Parts: sequence; structure tokens; C-alpha cells
Amino acid sequence: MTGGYDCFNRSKEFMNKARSGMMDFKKQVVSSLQQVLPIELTAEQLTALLEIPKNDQMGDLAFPTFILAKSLHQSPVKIATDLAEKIDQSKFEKVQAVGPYLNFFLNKQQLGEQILKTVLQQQAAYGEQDLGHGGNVPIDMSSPNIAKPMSMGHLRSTVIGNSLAYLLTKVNYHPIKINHLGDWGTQFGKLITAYQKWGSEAEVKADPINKLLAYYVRFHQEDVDHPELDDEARAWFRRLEAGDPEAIKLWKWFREVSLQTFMKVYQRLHVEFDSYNGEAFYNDKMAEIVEILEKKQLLKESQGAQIVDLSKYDLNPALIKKTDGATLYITRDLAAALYRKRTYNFVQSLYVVGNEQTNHFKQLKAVLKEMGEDWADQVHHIPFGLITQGGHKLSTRAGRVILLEKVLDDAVELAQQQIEQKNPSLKNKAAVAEEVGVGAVIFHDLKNERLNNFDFNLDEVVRFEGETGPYVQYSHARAQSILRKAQALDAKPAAATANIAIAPTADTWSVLKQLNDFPMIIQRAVKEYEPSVVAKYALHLAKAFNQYYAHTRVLEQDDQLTSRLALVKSVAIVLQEALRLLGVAAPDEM
RNA sequence: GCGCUUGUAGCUCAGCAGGAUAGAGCGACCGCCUCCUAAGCGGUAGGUCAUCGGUUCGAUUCCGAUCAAGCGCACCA
Repeated sequence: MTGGYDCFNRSKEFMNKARSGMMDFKKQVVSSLQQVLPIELTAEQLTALLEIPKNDQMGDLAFPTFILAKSLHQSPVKIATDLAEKIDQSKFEKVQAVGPYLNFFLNKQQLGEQILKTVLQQQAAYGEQDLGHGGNVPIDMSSPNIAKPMSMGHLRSTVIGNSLAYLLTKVNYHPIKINHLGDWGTQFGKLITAYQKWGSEAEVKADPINKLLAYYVRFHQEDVDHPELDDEARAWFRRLEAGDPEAIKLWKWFREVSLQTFMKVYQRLHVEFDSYNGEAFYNDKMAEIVEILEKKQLLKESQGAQIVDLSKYDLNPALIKKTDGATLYITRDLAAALYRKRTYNFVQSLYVVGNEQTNHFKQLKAVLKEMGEDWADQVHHIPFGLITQGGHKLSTRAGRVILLEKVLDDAVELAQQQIEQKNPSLKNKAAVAEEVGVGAVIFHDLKNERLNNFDFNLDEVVRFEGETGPYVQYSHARAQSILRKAQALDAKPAAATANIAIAPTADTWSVLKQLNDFPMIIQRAVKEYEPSVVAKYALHLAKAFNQYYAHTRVLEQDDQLTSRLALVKSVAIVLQEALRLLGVAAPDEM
């Protein structure tokens, strides 16, 4: 099988390490349990059995006693009660039997100090770990089509890929962001035809993408009544492929002005690429693929076309060459896959491409396997759900697009209004509005599981209240604000080396536990290729922090002031880092 | 017809290798700015976890079937 399976194979080992954050907490519980358990259980077994209660009143870790019931011939409740009596309580705040569970309440004071010291000492590096050993990971992402506007669909690929790149870097992989531009294909024949008939240089210069799109849409409208347009378009594309100077000149120009327009959006999103090698780049690299396939006798003729039979993978045949001899999408992707392996010698190769192309990537991997490329399993499709509008699939040809730039503009304008209303004296209003508006759009796209489809709703995308990017940004800004005010009072957060003593209230502890989870969250996000894990985490931490400072006055002159500031500082560090990993800015004031 | 994905509160979604009364946000209703930015905090109301089976001491979670939705299913990418 292909698809996501190979990423699960390593999940066991991965998760064992992934729990390293909480693992330290578990160790104590495990060793205490081992001393009193009437039957032998390994540390691994016990660690796996421990769970985190959903309710704070039930402690920090719980040991369910069901599995002991059979071998001990006792009720789980009795076992829990007995264990509670025998266990060495001195290492914990409290160990309590509740029904069939043995609930452990950790030493909040001591662990809290440890957590804060770790964060303060490591700063932005908190959560880093070496899972990748510097291995290269090309990420195929964004990939807009020349002469077409970037839509919300491209946004998904762009921001998911971008966040994955940050996450991979955090765990010591070396991502290579590749913008596989849609810069080749028969549509260029159409575009050139349309431009020659209805276009002008001045128009295109003034508003490249929109004008080129308009020509393209008009082509498809007129084409219904004038099928001869198709012949012209085909002719132009042939000239382009043959290297006809006029065709090449137009193609280069279209590509250039399109890319310039894309760059403006990428700058707003703060996304940079390591490569813009698109489809055209592989034009001269497909012959080799066909040769290899022929040499290995994988190519078969079927209905006039050249195919690779994939029936043993339960897949449709891969169509390598059309009846007219032209190559196809998968041929190009095979060339790209091979090129990337040779160029980057990757340990994984990712494709952040919509869910609807799942089959294509299964075929791609299957053909690579047939070719004997043992790295085929390092190729992962990272699919994401479809964005619809009013329940309909978006379609460039039908003119049904959601323009990304428009969405960003709307979001920034709303942010602008909010600032005028809520914080009119703010400096750099325009810059902050840009960070908040754009941040809201990015965060909205990343907060839910990749594969969820969603129907586009502008009001929802630019919402700033509740579970949104601005909510997290706001929480971070509040933390920064407190730290600034502390400076004015000549108070500083406790240093990582100082004593930190903080009253372990429920609000405090819930923040501390969140802080402690961060490294594990990163592991999970990487393992699942799922930025939403980080987004959800950022929301939880922000919520915990908001609850904390709503009920605790930080800037109170007492002996815990520096410790409370240490907590605030730690939260600021981790929130900022979580937002960074999502590609969202964290303004100090808003 | 076959394959993939999804089905949890009015809406949008969490629920991490099965476990204790199923959680958020939005919307609705009610409170909180002489108090570190109310983009916030607190509270109330709201759920046969699509349906039916199976595995298990225990299933929203795993397996199977059914139903529903979305997306694919060779000469577009």
C-alpha cells in the first residue's frame, strides 16, 4: 500500500520519544508504582498505561487498575485502594484512589520551577530536538498557475507547506521549499491565441494576472461557438514546444509578470522559496524517464497510449504518453521526483497538494517502485481538504475564484478598524494591522485538520474573537505589555538560574502544564504533518494564560513578583514561537 | 459501480497508541472595565458522538456493514 501508511510504521518509536516532555513526570510515577505492584510490569508497559485525566480534580496522571483485576482476582477499585495505601506518597503532592483509578497529583511547586527554568534558559530554542539529523526534505508547495490568480486553494498549500518547513527545521530536518509553478501546458497555446486576438501589452502591464485571466476566460467562452480556436491554440502550443521565438517571448513575459504578482502575495505572507523550478523546468528531463521505463520494459501500449500497468497495486494504469506521443502530468512528476532525489538526496520528499490528487500520488509512488527506486517510500503526499464556496468547487474557468489578495485586504482593513476603535494611540498602526489581518487569515487556514473541507466564509476568516489568530496574538501582546510595565517598575523576571517560587494555583498550574507540553506538541505536529496541532496548542496556551492573568495580578510588589514575571515571560516566549512555527507574526502591541 | 476522505451541541470544530460525568469557539441569554489593552474573563442553555453489528472488563475512539456528503476513477494539471 501507499499513501499515509509508511508514516505510521515509525509512529511507535516516534511517540515514545514524543512523550519526552511529559515523560519526566511519568518516570517518577512509574518507579513508584513498580515498587508496590504485586506483579511485574516493565517501565515501558507502565508508561503506556498511564493516562492524563481529563479533569484537573482527578490529578495530573492516572493509573487505571483494570488490567490487574484478572490476574489478581480482585476488583479494580480494591486494587486502587490498596495501591494508594502502599505507595510512597512523599514524592507527590497527593496520591489518591478514586474508583478504579489511582490518581497522582504532582509536586506543582517543584515541577513548575523546573519547567520555567527550562523555558527561560532555552528561550526560542525551547522545543527543539534532533529527529532529522539535518536530512534534506524538499517540499512541493504553493505551485500557482501562471496567468491565473492565486486563490484560497493556493493559500492552503502555501501556508501548510511553510509551517511544515518551520516545524521540520525545529526538529533538525533541512526543508527545501519548492514552488512547482504551473508554467507549462496546452493552456499557454490558448493564452497566446487569446492575447493575440483580444489583448494588448499595455493592459497586461497595468494588471497582469487579471487581464491574462480575462483573456483565458474569454477564450473558453468563444471557443464554444468557434471550435477552430482550439486548433489555433494547439498550433501555438506546438510552436512554443518547438522553441518558436515569438511564442517563447510571450511565454517568458507571461511567466515573469505573473511571478511578480505572486511575489507580492508571498511577501505579505512572509513566505520564501528555495526553488521556482516549475513544470517547464522538466521539459528536457522527461525523455530519460520514458527511456528508463522502456529499458525496464514497464511501458505497454494500450488504446494507442503508453502506460505502466499498476494493477498489482490496485491502481489504474499510469498514462505516460498520450496517443499523439505527448507526455503527461505523471511523466513530469516522475522526472521531478528523480531530479529532486539526485539534487537533494532527500530523506523525505513532501507534496502539499489537494486531497483530490491522492490517486495521482499513489500512482507516482507505485511507478517509482516499479522502476526499482527504493526511495519511493520516502515520498509523501500531504493532502488537504477542498475549499468550496456556497457548496461549489472553485473553478478558474467558470470565473468562480476567491482572490487571495482580496481576502488579505479585507482582513487587514478590518484589523485597521479594530485598532482605531480599541487602541487608537498605538504606534505603527498600519504595520500591526497588516500583521493581525494576515495572521488571522493564515491562522484560520491552519487551525483545523488539513483534510477537513471548508466552505469559504469571509466573516469567519476575518474574525478576531474566540479561537482565532488575533486571540493568540492578543494574549502574547498582553504578556509583553506586562513585561514592559514591569521594567518601568524596575522589576525583572526571575533568571533561569534563580529560585522560582510560584503559588501553585489551578490557573498557574494549567499554564505550566501547557508550557511543558510544547516539545511533545512539536513532535506530534511533525509526525502527522499537521500544523493544526500547533495552532490548537497556541489557542490552549493563550486561553490558559488569559485565565491566569484575569484572576491573578502579576505586578503586585511581593516576594513572588519575579516568579510570576518568569511565568509571563515563558508564556510570551512559547506563544511567539508557536506563532512563528505557523508563519504568523507576534506583534508586541496591538 | 470502484477507490479515497469525512459524519461529535443551531453553526465551525477538539477529543493525541480505547478508559472515570463527551469539550472549545461562534451564535443565544445573563454578569464583569474606580483593577497589568473588554481582540479579554465568568456563568446559563444546548449532544441517542450518522445507524446497526463485532472485538473488549470498558468503544466517540479499533474492526465490519449500512446510510449520507465531498473528491477521484487513462490521453487536463
